[in-house]
Amino acid sequence: MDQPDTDMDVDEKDIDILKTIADTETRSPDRISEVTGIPLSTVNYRLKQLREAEVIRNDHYDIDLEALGFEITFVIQIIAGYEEDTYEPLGEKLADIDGITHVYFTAGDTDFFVIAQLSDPEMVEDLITTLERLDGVERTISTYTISTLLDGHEPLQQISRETMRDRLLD
Amino acid sequence: MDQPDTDMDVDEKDIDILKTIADTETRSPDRISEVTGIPLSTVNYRLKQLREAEVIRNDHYDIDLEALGFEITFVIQIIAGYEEDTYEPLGEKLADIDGITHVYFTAGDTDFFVIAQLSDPEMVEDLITTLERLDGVERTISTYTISTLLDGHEPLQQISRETMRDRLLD
DNA sequence: ACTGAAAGGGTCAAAAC
DNA sequence: GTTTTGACCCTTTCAGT
Repeated sequence: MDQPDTDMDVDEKDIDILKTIADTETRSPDRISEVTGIPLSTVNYRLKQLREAEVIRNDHYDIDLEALGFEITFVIQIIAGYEEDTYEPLGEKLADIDGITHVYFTAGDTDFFVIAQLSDPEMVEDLITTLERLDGVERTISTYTISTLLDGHEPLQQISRETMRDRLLD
Repeated sequence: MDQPDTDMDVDEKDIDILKTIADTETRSPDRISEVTGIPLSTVNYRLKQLREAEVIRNDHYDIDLEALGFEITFVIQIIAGYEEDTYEPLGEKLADIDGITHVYFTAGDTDFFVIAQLSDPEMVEDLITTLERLDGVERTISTYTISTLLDGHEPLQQISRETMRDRLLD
């Protein structure tokens, strides 16, 4: 994941705007202005800055793969072989595989945690087979997800205003 | 996660529209129409249907917590106690904790896989302490993420057009 | 499934505070 | 650095085919 060189400096107004976006699930500058009491033009001005700092990456549609028919979720742990320089390319290969939506390269016994969303048992089988055959993969542990309680699609809902203030101000 | 009663019935045009949204990272009906060659009015018509089927949940901003200052990611496995009816409420409690962005209730030795995004070591400590103290939590395994190669923010990019056709048509 | 037209908001730039 | 204004453009909706 690319990230900006330095973190954004945010203030109370930015936090208000960001929390309103997350909590009311809107992107209408008009509504944000209504809810926060910040003038519309200022909302636009701040939004522009937040976009420049890449805190807001894009305005886009929130697609629900589950509703589309990819209802099976797996958490897969991947233990890789020893070679130092196989991690990077292996991570990229993982990120390219159909159905894999998240790839975390981690410290510890497990080298990668991967999340996949699949449509049917056949697609599950295909994925596991593909993974086992990948160069550098030593072992995989696949865990079936009974239910997804929180899927990270609105991440700012998951951080309270107080935490944002405590951790981001000054 | 709520989900619609039945899956959406999609056809080639819907797949074209959805893939264009994901690949070009646009939500402009105008651009979608341009890229796919489907008349603007039809694009609008299909988009409305996709919204009604909740495949498209919302148009929203894509917020990058990392860019905001929550740069530390952990994958946390949670092993719960024995009682049957503690899972549901425990899952909900997990989803409410500050910094936790994903919660998967899983089959197997680990009961929950959780992903958290945090700002600093103090927030990490707070989270682990909170988790260990939760009723029903027997043990936690926290894994530090060295780098996030794919964060699921544009899930449809992760499914090829061929797979969509194979798995969703008929 | 597609068209055309009308209405409502969003966006951008210039300028004032 | 923030706010106002106004003009332009795109999206959305609806009645009609």
